[in-house]
Amino acid sequence: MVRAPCCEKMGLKRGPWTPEEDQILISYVQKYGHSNWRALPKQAGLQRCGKSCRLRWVNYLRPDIKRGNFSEEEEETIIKLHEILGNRWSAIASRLPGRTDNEIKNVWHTHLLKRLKQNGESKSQQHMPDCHLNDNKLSQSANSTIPSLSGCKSTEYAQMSPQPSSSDHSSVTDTSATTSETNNTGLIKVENIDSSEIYPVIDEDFWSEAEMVENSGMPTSNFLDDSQFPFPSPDTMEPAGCNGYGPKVDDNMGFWYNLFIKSGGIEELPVQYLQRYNYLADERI
DNA sequence: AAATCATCCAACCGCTCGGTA
DNA sequence: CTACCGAGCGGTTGGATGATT
Repeated sequence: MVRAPCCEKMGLKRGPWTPEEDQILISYVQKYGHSNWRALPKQAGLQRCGKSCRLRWVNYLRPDIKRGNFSEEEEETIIKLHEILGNRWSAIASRLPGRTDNEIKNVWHTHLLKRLKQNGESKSQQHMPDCHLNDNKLSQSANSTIPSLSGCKSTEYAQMSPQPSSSDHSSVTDTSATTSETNNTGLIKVENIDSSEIYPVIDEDFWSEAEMVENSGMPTSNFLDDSQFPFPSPDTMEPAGCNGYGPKVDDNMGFWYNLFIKSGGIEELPVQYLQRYNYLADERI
């Protein structure tokens, strides 16, 4: 399908915005709103395309924009969310009030990535391709796969002992072979899991979401008390964007998305959830 | 002081998706 | 069902600025 250009480039200004243009745009949006970006510049008397106006408004002129440097807390949040969401900047931005996707993207590339590398902390990058839960682009492409967090295939699910031992995690079976750590709450460090040791052959009928919570060893209150988390409750989680780029809650994977958020990211994911995730992931391949 | 290099970030580009005629 | 439009997304670019030589 041949698409018309997003804007008529002839005669339209590009490049940095002047204070006068900013003022015109602000006044117009405050007065009439921005129901139609394409028509807006003409109606407002701006020699810009609608796309440019929208970008300027969303990334710079919006009244709720928080300017200035990112706090340590914000940076940590970005790092954590990036582990979970990958490069879905708008989804990350939706968790950081006052910050734009563009801003977060810039901070990530200019500061955080550098910092992680300096710390020898390439974890985020290593995880990146493996943790794009509900990545619509992936799920919609012909050769889409929901990546396995541990890299293990469904055929590799091995029997898991009720209390996984942390003593034998160093065995290497394949490229996905990793090590793991557990704590007394049933949470597991997903960083390096030897999948062949940890994942049992799953009887599909065994698992239901309720049973998973019950069997996870994780205090159920963690899933019920939203006040502990700076995120919406799973039941109210909405896609960040109408075009499907947001953390879409679809079939079972929405549950996993929310679970990852609630459990503090993949590093604190209960092993039972992880194996169930991988099981579902393989089902969708 | 001038030249060069590195960094930052606003803005642009191409693409996808939902809505609609 | 198809074609198209408009909005929004992530990736990339390029000018401005600061640091270094």
